[in-house]
Amino acid sequence: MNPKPNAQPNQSLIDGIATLQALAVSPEPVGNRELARQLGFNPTRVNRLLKTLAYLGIARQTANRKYTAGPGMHVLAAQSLHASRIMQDALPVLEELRRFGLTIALGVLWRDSVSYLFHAPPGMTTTQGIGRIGLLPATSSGIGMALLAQHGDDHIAELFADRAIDGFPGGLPDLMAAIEAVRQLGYARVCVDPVEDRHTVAVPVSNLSFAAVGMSGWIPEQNNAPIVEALTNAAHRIGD
Amino acid sequence: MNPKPNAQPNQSLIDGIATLQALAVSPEPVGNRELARQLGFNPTRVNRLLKTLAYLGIARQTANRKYTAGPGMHVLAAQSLHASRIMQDALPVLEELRRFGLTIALGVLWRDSVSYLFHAPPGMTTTQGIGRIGLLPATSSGIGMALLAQHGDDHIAELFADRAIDGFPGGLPDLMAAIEAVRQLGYARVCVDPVEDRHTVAVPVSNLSFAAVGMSGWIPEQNNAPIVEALTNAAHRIGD
DNA sequence: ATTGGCGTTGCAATCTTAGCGACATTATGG
DNA sequence: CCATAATGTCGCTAAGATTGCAACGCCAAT
Repeated sequence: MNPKPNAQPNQSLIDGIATLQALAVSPEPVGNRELARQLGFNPTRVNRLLKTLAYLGIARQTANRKYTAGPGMHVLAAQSLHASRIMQDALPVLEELRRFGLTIALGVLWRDSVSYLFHAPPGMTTTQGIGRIGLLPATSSGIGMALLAQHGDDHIAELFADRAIDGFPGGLPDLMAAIEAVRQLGYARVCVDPVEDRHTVAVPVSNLSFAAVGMSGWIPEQNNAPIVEALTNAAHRIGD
Repeated sequence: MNPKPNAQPNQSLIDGIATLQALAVSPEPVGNRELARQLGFNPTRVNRLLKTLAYLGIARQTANRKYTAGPGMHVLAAQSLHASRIMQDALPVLEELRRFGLTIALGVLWRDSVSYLFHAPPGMTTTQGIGRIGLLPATSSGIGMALLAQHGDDHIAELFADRAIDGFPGGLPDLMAAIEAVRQLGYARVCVDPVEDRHTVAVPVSNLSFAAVGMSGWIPEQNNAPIVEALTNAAHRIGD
């Protein structure tokens, strides 16, 4: 995330990739006007970007003219997965964490949401945990909070300005206080299910990287320290 | 792969994604001029596209100003992996194939090369086989031949015009004959190591999709039929 | 020193893109 | 069954983003 743009940043590429990502995280086929509303773009522009992605095979039109992932998405997945060596680096480490009998997760931050590379409750085989979950609001996820805390206050304020924030009925000030607490601790601990007393503990993989590891389940306070230590250790081994 | 472009295809997006893919499959950091030669683009253009990708975090500049995958590549991997449900669909099926004691692979075609989503020799754990191998020439790979055979002769001729073809010293006519043989059979069988008598057998996952499954190792003729049947069965189950 | 490569950028001409408006099509609701 | 509103799509022209030459500074090898 280079903060300053270059001489002539290519806006078409920026918006095109934003469109591609919005398409990828959409749980079901979407039309261009809906996607345009999500992205704040002109519908005509989104339509043309989607049609270009369709021409490349990355998008595909369904029977009712909406857009979904196309076969080219496989190619992109293969290439980006290999280029970001994250799976090869992380999977052996994640496998070891499973002995805790908790849900293990590896996720990345995208805008105000978390995409999961891996998410497996106890009992599920490791291979089944891959690419299973698409998007969750960052503010209600341990991984999301751990990653948000790495960004500056201004960036967070911009992301969540003037709207309801998932998990924080009090709005932005509440979120900011929680973020500050995460920064102090060096890890995130959030309650994901008050009735069953389930928590998530998460630590970022490396400074200013997009990824974080987390464990989720019944984690009483006295178990917190060893779990944080195991996660920190895992995060360093995944490294980068 | 929509054969006809739309009203106003966005060339910046097309070239930008080509640049992104070329960056992703590059085994080591590359500079803009080298990438430009690979892609047949203007170096200035590639430089600006790379800088835009760097601004997005997808690319990153090394100390000597070359470009590599950046942290944003993790995000792209997570999103495209989830959107293309291929891993979730394929991994359980691939896991079953491993009982044959051969190398199991799942790959996609990109231009004249194969990117592997999964590639595991016997003995390797399933999770270790994920995203391990980047690129191999399509013409020397069973999966590559199976996928190439799905394209038209003109497309293949265009890909391999006026250059040496890996695995086919005789050039294009030899390749075309081999492709035609694959089409007749409905699967690819190629010799990948003459001295150890190792072969690869591969079948496409679904018509005109980019993916194919393959098995590799010592496969004598009399074992061919059951392996082809197992692969065909697997391909249908992976489906799409 | 010199040469040739590299990444990078300024600049002006150019050609792509933006977005209105229009069209056909498809729900949705009287 | 007709309104009404929403959708996907495209032609058109002004507006402006992009192109690529040329040039710069840098580095490595000669």
